Amino acid sequence: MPSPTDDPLAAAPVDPTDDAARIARAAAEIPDPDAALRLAETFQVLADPGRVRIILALHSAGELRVGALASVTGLSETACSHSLRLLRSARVVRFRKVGRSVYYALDDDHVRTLLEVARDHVLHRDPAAPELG
Amino acid sequence: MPSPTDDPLAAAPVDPTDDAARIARAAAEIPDPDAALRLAETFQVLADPGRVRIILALHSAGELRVGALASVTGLSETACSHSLRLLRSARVVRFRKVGRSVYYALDDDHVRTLLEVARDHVLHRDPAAPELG
DNA sequence: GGAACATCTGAACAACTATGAAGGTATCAG
DNA sequence: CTGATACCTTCATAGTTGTTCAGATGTTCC
Repeated sequence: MPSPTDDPLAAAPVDPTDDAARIARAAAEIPDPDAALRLAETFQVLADPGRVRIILALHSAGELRVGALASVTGLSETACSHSLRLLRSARVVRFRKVGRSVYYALDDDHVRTLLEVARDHVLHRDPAAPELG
Repeated sequence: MPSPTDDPLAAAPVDPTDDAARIARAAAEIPDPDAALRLAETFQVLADPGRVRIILALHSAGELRVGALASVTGLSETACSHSLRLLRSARVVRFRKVGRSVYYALDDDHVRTLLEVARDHVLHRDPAAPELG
């Protein structure tokens, strides 16, 4: 983890009584639009129940064929294929071909962490929510 | 962190040579559709460059008025207001009214963590990417 | 070779999302 | 009270997204 001074994502104390200072601080530290776009795109990939189910299935199984993924997640094979292409281009999953089958697996531990933290957020914001798994 | 046996989000070793066992495991452990939906909704909130910029600005400033948020993020005040309503209903931000101003601030440390992990993912998947902040 | 299988691709379409315009509410200054 | 300020809401719309259908690709078996 980088030090707070060179890492805009690290928290730092701010005097809550001085408006102008906070505005200046935020204006100086906010990343360029392109960086915000890339972060948003990362979340966009995970912003679909089908893709979340695919990721969770791969997380449990370690590796699955497209057909198996479809039956486990309840998605059609075509929908699975489209989603997997997106996950592939986002470097969330990797694949290997075996005969006419294609085995997919998670390619990034960050995604597992994102799901765990998101689950904690859901539980925090709605403690009465049904089991998340 | 819960133990692997009662936490589907925790990794566990699987014999990569047995297809049927992995399918059964995934089918048993995958959360119900509603849980996947809630997770996806959480990511959807963060899947917009404007909202990411709002969150990053609040992260740097600690607390900002709507007008200040608009100028810092480059969004219109209307767009800001729309986004803030969404962030509010997702319990990502909280607000307090002071006279005719409304001060917004982050309300959940999970969101900071999500942004940090997403940044790491972006850097991992594209090491040549421009500075993220 | 041909048939069956597993997956991918492209186009069409419905559903959703973000944004801006216009108008509304509440607060403060004079 | 009047006007200005700060923010919110409703509505309409252009753009995006996920799904399905039809067909294409590549593989295995006979």
